[in-house]
This record gives sequence, C-alpha cells and structure tokens, in this order.
Amino acid sequence: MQDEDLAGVMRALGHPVRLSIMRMLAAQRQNPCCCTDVTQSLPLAQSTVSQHIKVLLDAGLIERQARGTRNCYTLRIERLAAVNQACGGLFSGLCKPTATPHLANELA
Amino acid sequence: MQDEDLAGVMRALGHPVRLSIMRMLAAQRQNPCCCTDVTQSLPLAQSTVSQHIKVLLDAGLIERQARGTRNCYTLRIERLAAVNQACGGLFSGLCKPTATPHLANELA
DNA sequence: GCACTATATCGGTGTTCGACGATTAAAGAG
DNA sequence: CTCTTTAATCGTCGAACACCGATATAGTGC
Repeated sequence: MQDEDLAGVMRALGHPVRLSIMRMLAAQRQNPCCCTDVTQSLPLAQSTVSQHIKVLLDAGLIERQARGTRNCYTLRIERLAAVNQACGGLFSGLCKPTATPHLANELA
Repeated sequence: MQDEDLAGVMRALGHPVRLSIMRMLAAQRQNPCCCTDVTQSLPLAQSTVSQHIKVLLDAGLIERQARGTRNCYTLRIERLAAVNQACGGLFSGLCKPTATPHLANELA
C-alpha cells in the first residue's frame, strides 16, 4: 500500500464524525444503515452526513448498495484489513529499535 | 484513547510528507534529525517543513530536544504504541463479524 | 403522471490547510 | 558585540474542508 493511499485513508478517518459512522456501520452489519439512519443518530444535517459518507466512499472504506428507495452502506472488510496491515506495518516500522533503511527492507 | 484524539492523530498522519518525516525520524533514531536535515531530503521550503513538524508535535507524535544551536526531533515511542493499539482496536472492532456495542465493550 | 421518500448535489459561508518568502529569535563562533 | 546558523513564526494566497439550507434526482406506490 502506497504512502499516498495510506495518507488518504488516514485523512478520511481523521474526523470524529466519520469514525462514528464507521463504527455504526460495523455495529449494524446485519441490516445495513442508510443515510437517514446515520443522520438520525448524529446532530448534523442530512447533507453534511451525506458528504461525510462520500469521503468514506472515495477513500474506498465503504461501499454503497441501492436497496429499494434507499442506499445502504457497508464496510469494505478486505480494504479495512489491508489498511489495518498497512497501519501495523507503519507503526512497527516506526517503533522498531534500529530501523535503518536496509534493515527496514529485510523486515518488510 | 478517545475518538477525538485518535482522529487528531489520524489527521496528523494523513499527509504523505508527514509520513515521510516520521519514517525518516525512525530511521535516524541514533543521531536524531534536525529541521534542516529533513528539509534537505524533501522538495519543500524550510518554513513548510517546520509547519509539518509542528503538526506532528501538536499531535504528540514527536518531541523536540534543543541540542546546541539546532533542534532535534525524536519519535514518542510510547505514544506511537498507544496509537498503534488504538488503531488495532479500531480495525478489529470494525472487522469483527458481530460487533454490537456491548460485545465491543467486552473485547476492548 | 403524481405524490412521497430518500439522498445526492449545488451554492454559500466561514475555517483550516499547504505552500511560500520574509522576518524574527536564539545559540555559537569569531 | 557582531556575524552566522538554525529554526520558529508571520503574512499571504489559493485550495480544501465542514457545515448548512435548498434544489435536483431517482425509485415506490398509487
């Protein structure tokens, strides 16, 4: 995963409202939430929530499924797993005691 | 770790240049980098690099140590470990098959 | 076709970001 | 004390963000 992509995902997750939305979608995995559901649990206008959802969509973290008259959103688990791995790699790389470039390579 | 704090850290890390700076500081842990060192390895003005460093400082991810006429920066490892843990918790919470609120609590 | 619901998008506003050059501040060297 | 180095800060500018209300779009049911 490229730094550019990882940074983009981090920025997408770098807002408390969007973290809340992600957690809510995770909690309601069985019967996915639509935009109205999310809006009703947040003190924000519908248009604002829709924009936050778009940010998460653009970052590839969630996906939309048209379901009748409403759009349901679900987490993209494989993508999240990849991000998780990239984050783990980042932090372990940062925290490793002697992370000189060539050593970093052999451990990557 | 609160969502607000986690989101702040994510946003701080949500820029390719800042990821580069973090990796560079990790690689040069033995003899810490100063602002000039970082500037010389990036195609950016000194003031711009200084501002990126300030963002990382404000997020608590790095710390400054005055060393003679220059300021050296080092990673705050304990903090990074906490962030790593929070990220791991976030992603595992998101990816868990049935992450209802009370179950999420008992696993946190 | 018409009303209704759900939601994406548009336009506007105020704030923050990312970048720069220029200036200031502070420590060392002479 | 002055000169140099280092780096933080200031002022500016355009772009992006966060929020809102209002408008458009699209599917459902009649």
